[in-house]
Amino acid sequence: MTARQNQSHQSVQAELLRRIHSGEWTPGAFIPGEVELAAEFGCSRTTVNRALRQLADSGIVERKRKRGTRVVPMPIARATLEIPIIRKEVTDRGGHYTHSVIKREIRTAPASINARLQLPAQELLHLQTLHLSDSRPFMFEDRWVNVSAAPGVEDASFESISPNEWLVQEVPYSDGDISFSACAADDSVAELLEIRAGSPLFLVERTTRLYQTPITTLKMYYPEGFRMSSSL
Amino acid sequence: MTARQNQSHQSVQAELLRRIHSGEWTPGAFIPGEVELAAEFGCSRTTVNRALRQLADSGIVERKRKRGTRVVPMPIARATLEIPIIRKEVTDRGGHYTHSVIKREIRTAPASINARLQLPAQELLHLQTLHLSDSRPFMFEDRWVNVSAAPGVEDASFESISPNEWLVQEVPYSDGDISFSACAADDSVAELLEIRAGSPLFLVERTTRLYQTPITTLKMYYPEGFRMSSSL
DNA sequence: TTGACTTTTATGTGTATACATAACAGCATA
DNA sequence: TATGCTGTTATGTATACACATAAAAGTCAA
Repeated sequence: MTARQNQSHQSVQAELLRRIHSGEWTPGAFIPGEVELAAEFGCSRTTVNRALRQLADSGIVERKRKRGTRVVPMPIARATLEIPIIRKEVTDRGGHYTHSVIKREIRTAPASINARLQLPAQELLHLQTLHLSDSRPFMFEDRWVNVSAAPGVEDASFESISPNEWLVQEVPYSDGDISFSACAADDSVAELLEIRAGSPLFLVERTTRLYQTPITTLKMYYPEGFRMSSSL
Repeated sequence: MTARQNQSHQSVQAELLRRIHSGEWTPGAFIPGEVELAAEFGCSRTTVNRALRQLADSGIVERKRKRGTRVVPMPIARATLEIPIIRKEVTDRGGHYTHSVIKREIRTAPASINARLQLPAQELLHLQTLHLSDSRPFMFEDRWVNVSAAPGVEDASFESISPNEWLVQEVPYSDGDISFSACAADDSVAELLEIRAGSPLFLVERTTRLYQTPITTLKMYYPEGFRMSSSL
């Protein structure tokens, strides 16, 4: 109970983490209140509060008013994936990035796409883009764009800048969802990616919105060998 | 420039976000300093600071001392994946969870495993577990455990509790890394998962450590159809 | 022009204080 | 017994203030 001075929220957080990792505070156990910890560490409650808040943000502890703070009973690992624009993904891996738009048409979208965008049946811009690293296929992108939510997209030239990057720069989004899975390459995708039909693909599906308004939904097909990494 | 009173950091953050999304502040542009914003919003600098800090944490803005705060020039989407223990993954999807340990032996690990664990060649515990949902294969897990870092693992019975869950409960970890990719099922995995050899699999590779000490590394093979979802 | 200083500035962080609010416990009343 | 009204308590948040610190900009002498 040695009261130290000038504890930073970082050192407090580190000590709290140590106690959790050492098993001193086990999953499910309630930990002392902010006031008590502040007294023990010889710092203000504000500092302890910030440390605990950050631990709660990262899912290590749970906090509830009046109840107190406890170590999360059944730990759920969280991995934060950073998903840059494709060009950056390629150049970060040391490749030379190019792209080519395979298909660009305005047509009535299939029901599955309207469902993904939560839109009534209507005309959407359908774009298919092949992204290349050092002239070799890197990823195939199949995208549908809600034209009315992306003004200018019909007139945009996607020669020097890919649809991916154009949208990121021109049409900000506020939220969306993303999912990852594996699938087999069908004939057309296999041909574009220059792999055998049936080969495993890493599939990323993504839909973005700007305050309720659906903007775009897309599937990105990465050939075998592609990895998405993160730390825990 | 109407100075409002009692702005919460949340409302300040919402307004800052609105300006970014509306294009009022474009990617790469510097935004006013904390003092100026505090004056505009009629709140203290502390409140603006917190709002900006949270935006920085979520990757919306970049902050540097003296330089100021600016909207991230090339936005990087971040997806936070929550990775629960397998049993929860199965029950959350409405399945009845069971598991069966296929292999359990102590042997000298292959070089690739030692490399993943950053350990010199030594004896490790090799565990293979099949996880089932409603008696049908859900995921196959191939795991190596650093016995000296997981006391008691040699004596643990993995009948009622899977190695996955045993380790999570008994051996806390402080950090690790995880990667996601797609691969084709080889003969033995295909047989266990009751799918055709060559079928696409969703592969999660994970290594955990406790303060530098490697604990375990594993590969988890999910058959086609499995999805990992998150919001942006 | 260069390099070693000082100043300025915006963010980073800690403290003391105050009040808000959710949730629980206990008591009182119908 | 059910219901409503207290407190009480722990976290949540806003404020004013102070000082730390990184980095840019300016100053000045060799």
